[in-house]
Amino acid sequence: MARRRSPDFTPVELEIMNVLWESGPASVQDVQRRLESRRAVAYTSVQTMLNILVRKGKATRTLVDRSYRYRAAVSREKALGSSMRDIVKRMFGGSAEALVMSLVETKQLTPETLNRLNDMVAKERKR
Amino acid sequence: MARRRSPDFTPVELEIMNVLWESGPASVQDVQRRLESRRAVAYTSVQTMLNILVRKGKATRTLVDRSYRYRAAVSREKALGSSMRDIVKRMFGGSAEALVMSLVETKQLTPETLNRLNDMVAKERKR
DNA sequence: TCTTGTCTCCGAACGAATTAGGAGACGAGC
DNA sequence: GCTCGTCTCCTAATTCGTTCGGAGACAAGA
Repeated sequence: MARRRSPDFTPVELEIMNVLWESGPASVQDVQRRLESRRAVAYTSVQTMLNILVRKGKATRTLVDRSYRYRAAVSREKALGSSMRDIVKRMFGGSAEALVMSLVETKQLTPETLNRLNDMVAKERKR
Repeated sequence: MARRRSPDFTPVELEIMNVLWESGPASVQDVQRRLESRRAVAYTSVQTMLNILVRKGKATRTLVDRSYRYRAAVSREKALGSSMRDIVKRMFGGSAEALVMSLVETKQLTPETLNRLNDMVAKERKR
């Protein structure tokens, strides 16, 4: 028997979604160029991943001229929110609070920044 | 070609590590029983995963009587911290701040809780 | 027309993740 | 001694994630 597939994004899928979120509609070439600045990856590999994303409903594509333009079908906010929900559940027993504390304890989030965030949210909330 | 293996925990590995972190030294049976309350899983499957964790250095085992007792070799804090570091980098471009904002925006973390966390951290910091 | 450059589609290849079965060892109880 | 239950080790099977190569289509330029 084998594993059940994860509901959210795999590492490479996420990498590509980030390009789509940042660049808007992009051709395979566009995406490849953006990725290439970080690491080498074949044109067809990018294409395969893009098509998988389309098959999974995470992206759409439209034929323009002779090639496709791909664009994200889910918003970055929704996608990240749902991924985080999964992570919070799996790693912190559903407690987002525990997650934030973990960030502070491992020095990924300073008390100052936390304080600034708190102010920002509180202000936003007054409106 | 294939994918590079992830540095952190896979879903099932994490599930088992959680048992080890919570229960301390445990036999295969112990772990199986703890998992079984959530889902059915064969004795040998648990054993395989435990041995993989040992091979990866994430757990150790010692022979007691006629069976092995497994225990976590890395602390929960360290493991979660390192996993979160990876996630922050991959999903939020390295900004833990953006992650927290995402939690608030998707209503996984309320402003009240954030405020409480902030107070707690600030108090802790004074000492 | 022939060559070249892009694209798309199809599917091979291979590792990693996950699940589990079978064989063998060994002590306890009949 | 024989059977049973429990454990360990080894290996198969299956799916997913990821990376590409090859074939075919088609337009533009020599």
